[in-house]
Amino acid sequence: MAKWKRRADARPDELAAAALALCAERGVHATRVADVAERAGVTVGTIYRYYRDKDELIDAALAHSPRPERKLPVSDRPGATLPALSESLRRWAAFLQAQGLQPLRVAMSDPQRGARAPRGVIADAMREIEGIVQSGIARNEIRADLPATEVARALVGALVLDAMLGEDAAATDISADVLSALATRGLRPDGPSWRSAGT
Amino acid sequence: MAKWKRRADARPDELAAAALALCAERGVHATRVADVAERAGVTVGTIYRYYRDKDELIDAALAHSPRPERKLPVSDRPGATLPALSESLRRWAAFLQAQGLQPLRVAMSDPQRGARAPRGVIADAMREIEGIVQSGIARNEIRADLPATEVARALVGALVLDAMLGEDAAATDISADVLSALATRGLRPDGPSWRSAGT
DNA sequence: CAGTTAAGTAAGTGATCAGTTATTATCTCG
DNA sequence: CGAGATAATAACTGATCACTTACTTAACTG
Repeated sequence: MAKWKRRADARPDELAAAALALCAERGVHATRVADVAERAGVTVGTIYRYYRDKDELIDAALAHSPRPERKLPVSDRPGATLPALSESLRRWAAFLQAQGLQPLRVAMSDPQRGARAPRGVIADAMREIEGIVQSGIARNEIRADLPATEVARALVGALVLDAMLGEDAAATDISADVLSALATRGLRPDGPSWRSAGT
Repeated sequence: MAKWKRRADARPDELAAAALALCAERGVHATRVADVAERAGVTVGTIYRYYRDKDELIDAALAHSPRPERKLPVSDRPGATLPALSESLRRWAAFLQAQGLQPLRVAMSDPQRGARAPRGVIADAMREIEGIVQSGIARNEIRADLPATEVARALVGALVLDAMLGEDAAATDISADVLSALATRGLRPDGPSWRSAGT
């Protein structure tokens, strides 16, 4: 029975995944290359067969970090904008809660890299939300006097902090609901309750 | 003329401040004790006269991190809630932009510490906003069906991400305006514009 | 203004860790 | 099946860095 296996094709991704997980939880500098190796069931030397140095390994980890499955397109039916926004918020909240923050955590644990690294997930989320808001404005289902970019940034910011502080998944779910109610109807006391009116 | 000065009372804070600034910008682990010493115009040994080890220095830096000047109390006049909320958001935005994120950056650069460290600024901001929302609910100026805690978290989240990605101060100012408009009136197209109706 | 206290310095020191090297074990293919 | 070729290992190495130690110098005090 073999002591170890040659798996030249599978290794790189496994190593990157191990690095991502460890760095997200301990920070880049507190993560030893040997730790990554151990988690991947391998020794240090192996890592250096696939990556020039630790830096390149981390870059790969960030590059291969998970992206959410693609968004549903916004329906053309009148009145579809706000429900679509809610749905999008809920999906992003779930994704961030589950795993989406890993690359962000890694980037924040090493500001030098964070500066040169792309904002990945956050940028994706903001793009999607901004798109929905803009289409809503075009169809007169969202007030036109707020800049879509800022709105998207605010909403995504809320999602991100929520996931960061995030306790359990249930709490995140509620937050997403509250956030979409907040966004669609604001804080003013008039108007229907957020529970009664639509997903 | 003296080569150096004895300043036993001023040193500890200076050292903590230097550590905070450097760690916020480079991350805790990328910041060398010697760097902190140099920025404080001192040599390494001096640091160890005041702090047992690097860890204690960083803890002190976090503990001494700046807090905003105290909030104005919310007026009792009817209709004062929403303007107070706007004002609060704008103040926190400005503070976070200027310096308030330093401790957060430090904490995020070292997740081990971040876990045991208090959330400081963020908690403060959330407490204040939540208080305003609750008093608004009590006076029927804010809809009662949204949990104040979640609302506060969402708003603060937006502020924080904004400051994190934050370009210049002007942008932050706009964001705070947009956020408060979003919060008070929501995205629905009816109702007055955010520019025309009250600070 | 000595003489003592303590703040500061400068030059180590040992441990840790990224990256290497020499070697061994597993595949691949004629 | 056996002979490269190469994936993986185990043991090293040199640099870096947190922390120390021995000494220097500024300030206080009777």
